[in-house]
Amino acid sequence: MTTATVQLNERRQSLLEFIVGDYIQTAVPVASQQIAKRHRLRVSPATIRNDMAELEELGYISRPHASAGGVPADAAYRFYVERVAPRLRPSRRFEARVRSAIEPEAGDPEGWARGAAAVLSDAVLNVAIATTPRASHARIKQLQLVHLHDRRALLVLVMQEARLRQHIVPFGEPISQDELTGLAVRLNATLSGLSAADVRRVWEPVLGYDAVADAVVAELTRLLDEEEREGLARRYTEGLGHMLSQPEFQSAVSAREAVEVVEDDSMLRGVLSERAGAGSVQVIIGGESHSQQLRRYSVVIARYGTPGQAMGVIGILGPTRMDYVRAISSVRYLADFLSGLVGALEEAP
Amino acid sequence: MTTATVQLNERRQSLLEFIVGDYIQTAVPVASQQIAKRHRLRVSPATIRNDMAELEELGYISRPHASAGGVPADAAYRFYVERVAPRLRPSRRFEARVRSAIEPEAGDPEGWARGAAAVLSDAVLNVAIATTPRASHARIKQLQLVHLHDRRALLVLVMQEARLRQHIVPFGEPISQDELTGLAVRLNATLSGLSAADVRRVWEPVLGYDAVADAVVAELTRLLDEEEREGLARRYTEGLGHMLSQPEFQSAVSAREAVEVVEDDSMLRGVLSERAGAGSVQVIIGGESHSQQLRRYSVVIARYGTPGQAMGVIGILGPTRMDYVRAISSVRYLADFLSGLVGALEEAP
DNA sequence: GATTAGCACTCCACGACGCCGACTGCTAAC
DNA sequence: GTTAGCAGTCGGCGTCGTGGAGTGCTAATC
Repeated sequence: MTTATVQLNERRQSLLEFIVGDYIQTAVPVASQQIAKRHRLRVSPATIRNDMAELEELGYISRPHASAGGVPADAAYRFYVERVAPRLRPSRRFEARVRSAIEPEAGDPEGWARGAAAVLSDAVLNVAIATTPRASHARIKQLQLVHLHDRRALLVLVMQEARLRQHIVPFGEPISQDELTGLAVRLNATLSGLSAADVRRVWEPVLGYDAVADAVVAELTRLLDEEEREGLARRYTEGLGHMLSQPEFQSAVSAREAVEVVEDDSMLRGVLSERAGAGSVQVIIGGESHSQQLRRYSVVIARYGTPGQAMGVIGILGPTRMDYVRAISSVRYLADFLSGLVGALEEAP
Repeated sequence: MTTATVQLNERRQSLLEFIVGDYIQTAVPVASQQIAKRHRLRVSPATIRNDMAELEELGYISRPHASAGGVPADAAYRFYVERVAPRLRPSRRFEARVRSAIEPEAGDPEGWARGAAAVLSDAVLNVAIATTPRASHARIKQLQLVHLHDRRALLVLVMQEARLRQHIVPFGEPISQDELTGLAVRLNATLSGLSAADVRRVWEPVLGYDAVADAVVAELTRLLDEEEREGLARRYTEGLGHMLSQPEFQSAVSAREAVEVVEDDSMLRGVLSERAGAGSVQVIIGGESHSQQLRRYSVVIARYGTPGQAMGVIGILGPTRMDYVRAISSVRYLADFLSGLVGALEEAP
């Protein structure tokens, strides 16, 4: 039971829900008469005013100025999210769009993430963010060596969840494609399925016998290390235009601030990595992020992927006055959908 | 010889250069007194006013209102670009930044494009755009098959310029990694270096003998076709925040318009693909794009890559009042730099 | 003929003022 | 606990007036 359900009787709870809902729709401070009219309440505006005074007292709403209507505070959004959460289900339309925008057959997690960000942003009319799944323990699945010049080859590394990395490897001696192919086959036989640490351990005894193989293995372990270490995987953001059409960004300064929030990796990184805990959808409202720059924004995110192996993040960033109903249901649906796709990339047990 | 050098005597030409230069710096309509003061001209403001009246007559400058200073028209920027173009050379600082931001050893054209967009945008303080090189005739270099499930494999395709594509291939029968590896080796031996059309021709005689190989080849040719057909390759844009800090985007509407220009692929696609002709840097100023939405923007772009084989685009988008000196020199330097990197990815002849 | 000083005129930016209307808080009655 | 009535508050908006930057024009000068 939340604080709000203790503090407020049933009428005040639905009143608060109405206030938040109306404000999300209109972006205008909601007045007592408006509520009475829109929702056919059996009480007069005067009563509503009394209740609103109480809600203000408790910190659920605030007023831009003395004789203005109420606008929801963070606490009100929190209450709202928890109250409406059980009723959330994405629309059929949205589900259909997801299915048509994301190609399961591609087997390309980057493409999926891009597509997911695009549909999500269009649905919620705010900024959508999606990252590709990142392995907590990177393991090699297979490698490939492509001849470029006499003394250089391209190393292509396939990891779990079909993640690809590429890097050039220089050699001290000339080498042909045939030799490279042979080497790749041998290395695949020995190293497939191993982590960076495993590779080092397995390779240690034979280190120094074959300079070319040593060079490849060195690069290989470096890439695996990097994959594990690097914060978030590649990030796709979409729909800044949608967000800037929202009335809170009508002033030029707020618009530029918004662009900075979206462009600057550092701001969102904290929220994305820390918060995205287990399974379900997380909602971080305004000041709950403990970040000054995100004070006026809310984030709705979920992790997706194969638990314990590789997880990505998908979510929405918008003003605190965002359509939480749509955001939460859409994010949840997409996360489940993507998890299904990523799971199918792993070998069956 | 340009129209301007015919129409204007030397003093008016340098006057026009000063007006454009000052306006680019200050974004404020330039007044006759200001010019006289800043540039130590040997003539009085009154004379400058007479000359400016002439420049207005000829369409080089216009005035926001009757008693205001002059702001350059497209024609003035065109004149300016041609007049200062010979003197352009990027700063040492910029060259150093490019070298530290882009890792040649990575052998990863996508990473290079991202890095190039980032440095370029920071240098010019406007939106930078970079695309990865796209082959006009896609050829397979090598392929790889990675076992996923019993009946599904991941096809990884390496093309020229180290471009990678991936896609899942489903099979009618179970198949092991060993069989896949063998198949990949055989296919590489036969198909390496071929285009989609070549692959079809070579494969035709043996079609129908091996369902698994047929499936792989079908997917392979589809990917090659797609690579050739699809308009621009992946595009990276960077620095929207920089651009929105420019004074022309202080009003909220203009800011949102700018975001739409950047987010909407279709607007820039025309300019990027059509215009980027041979070798050197192209400058498209305001209305020269013949696009209503781009009327107030200029684009400075260059192609890079290996001519006739694979070309990408790098450039700057900003208000017509952009620092052309910096933009042109930076874009030119980066295009040359990237061309060098991409060229090194090809086998030596 | 080109250049320049002087001057009247134009127009924007900006702050002050005042009014309208929406909405609240309070009081007193139900 | 609920409601009607009413005085009071405050933002939004259009009007007005002023100061100042900058021009165009005219007439004198080189």
